[in-house]
Amino acid sequence: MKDVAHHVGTSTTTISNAFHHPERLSPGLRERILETAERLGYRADPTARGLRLQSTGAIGVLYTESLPFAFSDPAFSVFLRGVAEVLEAEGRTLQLLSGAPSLPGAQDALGNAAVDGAIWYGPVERDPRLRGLTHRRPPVVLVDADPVEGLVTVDVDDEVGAAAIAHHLFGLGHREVALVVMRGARGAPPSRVDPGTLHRSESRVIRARAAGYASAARRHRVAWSSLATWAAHSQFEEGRSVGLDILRAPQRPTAILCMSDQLALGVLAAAREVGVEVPRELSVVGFDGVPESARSAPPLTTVTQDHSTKGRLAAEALLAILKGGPGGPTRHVRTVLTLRGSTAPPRR
Amino acid sequence: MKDVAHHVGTSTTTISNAFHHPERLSPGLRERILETAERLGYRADPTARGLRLQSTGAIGVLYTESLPFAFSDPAFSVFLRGVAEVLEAEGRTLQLLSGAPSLPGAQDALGNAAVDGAIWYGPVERDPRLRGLTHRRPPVVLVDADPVEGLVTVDVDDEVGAAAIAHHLFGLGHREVALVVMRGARGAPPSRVDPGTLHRSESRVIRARAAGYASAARRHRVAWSSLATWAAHSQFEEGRSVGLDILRAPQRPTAILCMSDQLALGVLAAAREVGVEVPRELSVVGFDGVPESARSAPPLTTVTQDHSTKGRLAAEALLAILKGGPGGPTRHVRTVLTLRGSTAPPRR
DNA sequence: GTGAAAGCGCTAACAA
DNA sequence: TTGTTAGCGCTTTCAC
Repeated sequence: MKDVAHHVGTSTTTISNAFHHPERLSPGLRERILETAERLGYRADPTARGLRLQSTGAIGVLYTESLPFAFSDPAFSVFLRGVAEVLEAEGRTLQLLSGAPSLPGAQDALGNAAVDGAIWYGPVERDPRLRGLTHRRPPVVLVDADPVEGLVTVDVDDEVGAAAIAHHLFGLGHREVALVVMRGARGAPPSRVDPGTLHRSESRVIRARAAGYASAARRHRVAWSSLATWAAHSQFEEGRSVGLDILRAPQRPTAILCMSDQLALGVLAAAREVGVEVPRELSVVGFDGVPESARSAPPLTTVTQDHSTKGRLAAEALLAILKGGPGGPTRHVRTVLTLRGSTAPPRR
Repeated sequence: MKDVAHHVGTSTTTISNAFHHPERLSPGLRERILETAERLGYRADPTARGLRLQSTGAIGVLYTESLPFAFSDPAFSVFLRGVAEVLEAEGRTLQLLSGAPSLPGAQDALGNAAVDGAIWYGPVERDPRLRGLTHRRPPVVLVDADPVEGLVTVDVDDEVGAAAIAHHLFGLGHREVALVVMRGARGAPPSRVDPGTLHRSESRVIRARAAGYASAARRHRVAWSSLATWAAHSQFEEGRSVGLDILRAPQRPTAILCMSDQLALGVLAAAREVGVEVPRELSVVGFDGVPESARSAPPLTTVTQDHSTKGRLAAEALLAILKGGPGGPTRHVRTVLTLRGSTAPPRR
C-alpha cells in the first residue's frame, strides 16, 4: 500500500479511499491509483483489513469428528450445501474447523480461528468443550448437539422420525428385528451392545433416535432390550460388515433397523452379497434420507431430514446474530417418513 | 489482553510471554496469569495474531464453480478428504473459496481471503483469472486446471484413462456408442453437441478425456465425429434425463460412454427405469471412480483416479512452498481402468 | 524476570 | 480533495 502511495505520490489514506470512498477523490487521481495498484499487483491485506474492521468475512463450521471423516459423511455434505448457499449469497467464506477431540489444539479450534461466527455441528458426542461456550466470541449456533443455555440451536425431530420408522416396521408385522446403531468412536470394530444403554449415549442424535425406536417398540409390545443390537461407526463398510454377520448367523431376523443410511446401504450391499432378497426376505431401513438412499437397489425406506434446510437455517440464524439481532428461538427441522422399496411384511 | 494485564497487575508483554515464552517468567506469576486468563475467558485474537505473525494458519481451496454445487460433487469430497488429512495433521484449517465466475467479487475470492496459501481446483473452465496468477501471494497450487508457468501443478492422466476405457468398449465390439460429456454451465438443459468441438473446451479435463476417447476411436477405426453426443452438467439427474432420451429413441446404442461417474450413474438409473438390462442389453461406463460407482447395481466399469491422493499431493506441495521450498515439479496422478459389472460385448 | 516501545497493514476520524 | 494521526490486538526486540 505504501508502495502504491509512493508511486502515485500520495498518502495511503488516499489509496484506501480510492477503493472504499471513490467520491472523495478526483476521478483522475482515482484512475491513476487504480491503474498503478493493478500494475503493482496490489491487493489489500485481508488480515490487516480484518483487524481494523473487526470482521474477516469467514464463518467457521466445526465438525466434532476429524475433518477427513466429515467428507465421507454425505449428510454433512448436504448440510454444507445449505450453509454455502446462504454464505455465498452474502459473499462470505466457509472455514472448516476440525473438532476431533483427540487432536492437539482441538480444544481451541474455535478460539484460534479468525472467523466472525461459527456453526457447531455436533452429531457425535456430548462435548465438554460446549460448557462455557455461552455468549462466547465468536458467536456460535448449535446443530445436532445438546442445547446449551443462551445459544441458538437448530433442532431436529429425530425422536419423532425414529418412532415413525420403527412403527412402520413393527406395524408390518416384523418381530425379529436387528438393530444397527451408530457409534462415534472410529477404529474400534463393530460390536454387540445392549439397547438399554443407548439412552446414556454422549450423542443427542443417538439418544433421540433410540428413544423413538424404544417408544415404538413399547407401543407394539416388543421387548426393547431384547432386540439384537450392533454398534458401528456410521460408514458404508461398517454397515456391510455388520450386515454380513447378521445375515450369516443361523437365526436371521426378518428386518434390520439401521440408525443411519450409510449403515443401511452397507447392509443392503451385504444382503446382495449373501443372496438375501430385499424386501421379500428381509426388510431394511435407514435414517437421514441422503441422496444415495433414493438410488440404491432397492431404494431405501428411510426417515428423511432436510439437511440443506438445516444448513440454511443455521447459517441464517448465525448471520442474524452477527447483524446484531437476538438470534431468535430454536429452529425446528421436521423429519418425514419416506416409504420406498426396501420394506415389506415378513414372509410367513 | 489489556484486561488480563490489568487484573494481574502486569504488562501485556508478560501476558504474551506467559503463553509463548514460559521460561521468561517466574512460575508463580505465570500460574496467576494463566488462571486469570482462564477466568476472564481470554483468547488471543486470531486476526491480530495473524497480522503480527504474517500467517493465519488457514489454507484456501478454491472451487471454480459455485460452492453449493461443490458439495454435490463426490469426487471433490474425496479430494477434500485428502487435503484435510494433511492439513489436520499440521493443525491448519481449510477455507473454502467460491470461485463461481459470476459471483460479485469472485474475481478476488483469492485476494480477499486471509489464507497462507491456496489450492485452485479448476475442473470446470479455463479461467481468465489464472492469467497473472504467477508468483502470486498467497502461493497457489493448481489442480485439474491448465498449467500456468511458474505455478506448481497436480496433473492427472485423464487422456490415458479415457483412451483406456474407450478402447475397452470398442474392443468389446461396440460400434453404436453414445457419448455423454460434461459441460461446465449449469441451468442449461442437456443438449446435443458435435464431439469434434470438444478439443476446444475451456476445461482441461474435458479436452483431455475427449482426446483420449478420440484416439481410441481412431485406433478402432470408429468415426469419432459421428458419435451421437450429449453435453450435460455433471450431475446424477442430468445423466438420468439424457439416459432416458437416449434409451427411448428408436435407434438405441449398444453402449454409452459417460465422461463422469455422476453422469453414468444417472444413465444406469435411466436404464433401470426403462427396463433395459445392463450389461446384457447395454454397456455403460463412467470416469472418476467415486465411491458410489462401486456400489451401484451393477457396479460401474470406470476409470479410477485416486482423488484423495490428489488432494494430499496438492496440500503437501503447497505446504512445501510455504516452508520456503521451491514447490518442486508437477505431481502426476495415474488413472486406472476399473473393470466392473456394467460392460459386456454387444448382444448380436 | 519484567516492561516500554515499535510495528504488522489497514481504515476512519478529523483537520487542513 | 487530500493528508495527518490514531489505533485495531498482538508479539518481539531491547533495555532495565
